[in-house]
Amino acid sequence: MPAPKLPEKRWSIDLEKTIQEAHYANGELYNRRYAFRPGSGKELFVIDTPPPYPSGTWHIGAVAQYSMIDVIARSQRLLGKEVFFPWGVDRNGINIEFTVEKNTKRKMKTYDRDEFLNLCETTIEAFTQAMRNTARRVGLSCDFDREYLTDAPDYRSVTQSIFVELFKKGDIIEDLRPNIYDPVEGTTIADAEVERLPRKTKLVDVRWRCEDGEELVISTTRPEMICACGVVVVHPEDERYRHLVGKTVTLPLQTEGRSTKVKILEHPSVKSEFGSGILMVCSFGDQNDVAVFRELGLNPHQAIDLAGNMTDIAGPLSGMSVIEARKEAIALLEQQGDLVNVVEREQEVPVSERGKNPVEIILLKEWYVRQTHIQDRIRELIDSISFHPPRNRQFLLDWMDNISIDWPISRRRWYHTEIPIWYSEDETQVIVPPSGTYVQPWKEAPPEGSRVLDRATRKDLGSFEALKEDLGEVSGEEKVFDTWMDSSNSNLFVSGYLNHPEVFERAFPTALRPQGKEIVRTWLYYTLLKSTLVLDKPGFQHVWIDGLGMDPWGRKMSKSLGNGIDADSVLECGAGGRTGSWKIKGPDGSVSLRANKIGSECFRLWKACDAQVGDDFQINPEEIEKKYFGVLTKLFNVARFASQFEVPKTLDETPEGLAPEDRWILAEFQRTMNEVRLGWEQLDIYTATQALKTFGTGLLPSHYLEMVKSRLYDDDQGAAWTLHRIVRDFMSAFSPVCPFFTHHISSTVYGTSAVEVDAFPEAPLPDIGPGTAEGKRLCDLSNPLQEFNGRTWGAKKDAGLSLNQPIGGIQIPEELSELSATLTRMHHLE
RNA sequence: GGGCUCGUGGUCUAGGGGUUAUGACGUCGCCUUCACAUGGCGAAGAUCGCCGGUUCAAUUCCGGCCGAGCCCA
Repeated sequence: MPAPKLPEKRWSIDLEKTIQEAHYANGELYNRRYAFRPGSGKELFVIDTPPPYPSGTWHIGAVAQYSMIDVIARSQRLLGKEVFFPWGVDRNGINIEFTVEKNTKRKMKTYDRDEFLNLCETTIEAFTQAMRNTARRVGLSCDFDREYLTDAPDYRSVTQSIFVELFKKGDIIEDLRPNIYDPVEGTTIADAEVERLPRKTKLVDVRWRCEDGEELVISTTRPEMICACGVVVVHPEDERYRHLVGKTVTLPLQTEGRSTKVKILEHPSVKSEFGSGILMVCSFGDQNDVAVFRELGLNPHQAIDLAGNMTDIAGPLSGMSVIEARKEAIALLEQQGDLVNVVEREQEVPVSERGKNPVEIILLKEWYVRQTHIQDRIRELIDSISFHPPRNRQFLLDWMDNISIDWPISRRRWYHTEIPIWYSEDETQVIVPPSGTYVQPWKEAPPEGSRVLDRATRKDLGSFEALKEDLGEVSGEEKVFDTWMDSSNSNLFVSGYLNHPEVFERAFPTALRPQGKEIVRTWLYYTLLKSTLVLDKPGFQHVWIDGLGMDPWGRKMSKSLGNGIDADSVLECGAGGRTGSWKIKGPDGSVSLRANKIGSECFRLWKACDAQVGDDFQINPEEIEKKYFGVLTKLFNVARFASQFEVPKTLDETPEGLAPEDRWILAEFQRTMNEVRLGWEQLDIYTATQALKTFGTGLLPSHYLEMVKSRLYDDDQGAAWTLHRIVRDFMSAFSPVCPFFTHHISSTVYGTSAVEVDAFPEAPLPDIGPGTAEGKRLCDLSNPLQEFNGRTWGAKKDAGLSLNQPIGGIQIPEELSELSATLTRMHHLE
């Protein structure tokens, strides 16, 4: 008997690391396996991978999700598709600006803009490298040579070109609208950057007078905003104030350049139990004010300027800071005798996340993508997209139901894509660059090929070169885009939009958008919005939405909770004798978790068969190891056992005269493989992996192997052929989940790598395939067979016999009569 | 506070209007068994979150509540 071709006694993390390093070291071989070759003639399958944002560590939940995207990429290759699995890195945004500010203890706007951008780029590059390493450690088969960075000119030029196109079409507009603004940092900020802090504030009751002399009391924490009051409202069901509705009241403080009277109306947003139950609505004290102004169609007043000071309309308060103005307003009201009462109270004040500065809502001229007019069309288009799991489509539809305003896309930050536009001296004309050019208007003049448009009508007036003289001094836009403006064309970019039109034609709608459910309302929605506005097409064929990685108790992992688990330590756990240990905070104090070996193969196997896509999943390294490392060991040993028998030369030709047990296991195998193929086709990782695991750790080793052992030792060709055919094809079908594991086994035993297989293995015996009567009959033997084997093993145990000792008095059931010869030999029945 | 999703043995999970509710891990008992003790065999363990409704029948469908999560206020 020859020695096993697999010399290692078991699968190990060190073996995994060696194989993995070799896998990535040979660039030519790597590209032959995984690079995108649009000219191959195969059907294209482009994946719009989520470009991770480098911030130091990569969240283990995101890495787990990413490894499943890799499973999809590899399974589609296995099904014969030409897969583009791009590797992109999202590097634009406020995070890296904050990191640089923190590292250098200097605020962005104290820097020269170019100098600051260079600092950001250097800093993010270091983080990016760490991410590239983790990507390889978890086994991603991305086309790393085509790495794209969202802060690189080729990516940013696509964002800018789309902006110009949509601007020309009228889908992007400029407007003066309320925005959240941090007066200390001097920038608009996103909703996501606002947090609430409890502060002590004074709630003052102020006396107002109606035209007819009736007095009423309004409670407010912001008396300085009286000058921006547009309307006074009461709740429609508040009996106390019904008679006031329709009357006019006079502002209790002096103002400048506006009417001193406002109407009293009703509005359901009023909290009747708060203060007096009458509300003054100012532009803009808070988000509710914004909503009421919009609903009632009122004209806002600008009470606060960009420096955070009161404007002229504040009359005696103008020029003061908001805080000073508030004190002065209270003093003035007291002098007038209109201050009825003052109470100190705790209030949640919205502040900017970083500076903890109270934010103001002020009117600013910003850029917007129009979206409310196109919702119905987006809905129509997304009808044709398959969602995985289907129920997660609802996240998107629900979000779309809530959309009532346009998308503000301009920011007063720096490390983002610039808004590509210049203004003529009189501001009536604008200059936009030609498609495909990346521009930085804050420091550059319009490039050759730029066009001049009328700012209001967007009519093309001619080329910049021709009209240059008439434009006066041209000034470049200083603002930049919201980062979602970049992220929302990732699918267009990876599918070849603008850069590779011949690929784009075949690749769009992009085959797959895989992502987490927490960014459905941003990344997914904005992408679909863009696809609709730019191309009037659905952005994707499939959208695959996974849940979030949670801690072992089902809580979100966060720095503040202290329950984070580092992805690299899980993947490296076991390598070079490293033991994984994690001290994390559980609900009842600190908990220590330990694992001796995990690595990429075990980690991927766990994620593939422990949770259905779309559900949140708990990450417990101890459990990952306990539940799944044994599966790898089992499968490895099956292959190792098989590898001691010579591989038949004609593995692809089914021999004649297979024994009944060979036909039985092949029928079961074909049934399994059919389920696996369907799973891969339907992006159903869970079902495919479960089917493989169940077969590979159950029927195959425990029953078939035991039945044919003696035949194998006797050099039976049919048994050897059956076992090798199954092991080889099993490794191919399993390679998407555990690429290095299956690569090692298949290339060692069969001389061909499972990761290079580009057609799903064919069934060796179609006449006993799933759906055939004979196939069903053979599979129906499995239950009685397992029962019989179990019973016989049990009987030996009860009789105190070892398994290779003979036993008498055991009857083989009638239904298993065709297997009686092999069962008699297997159990040594007398 | 609002919308949505989820809630199955200690843990994770399958399933689905109808005979004893799937599997895995863990636990317990037994077994060195010649590929694998990182193994094998067996046992215990679930009123399918709670309360109502529809139905001949509900864990499965509907409503409410409670709990968890996401997103938004």
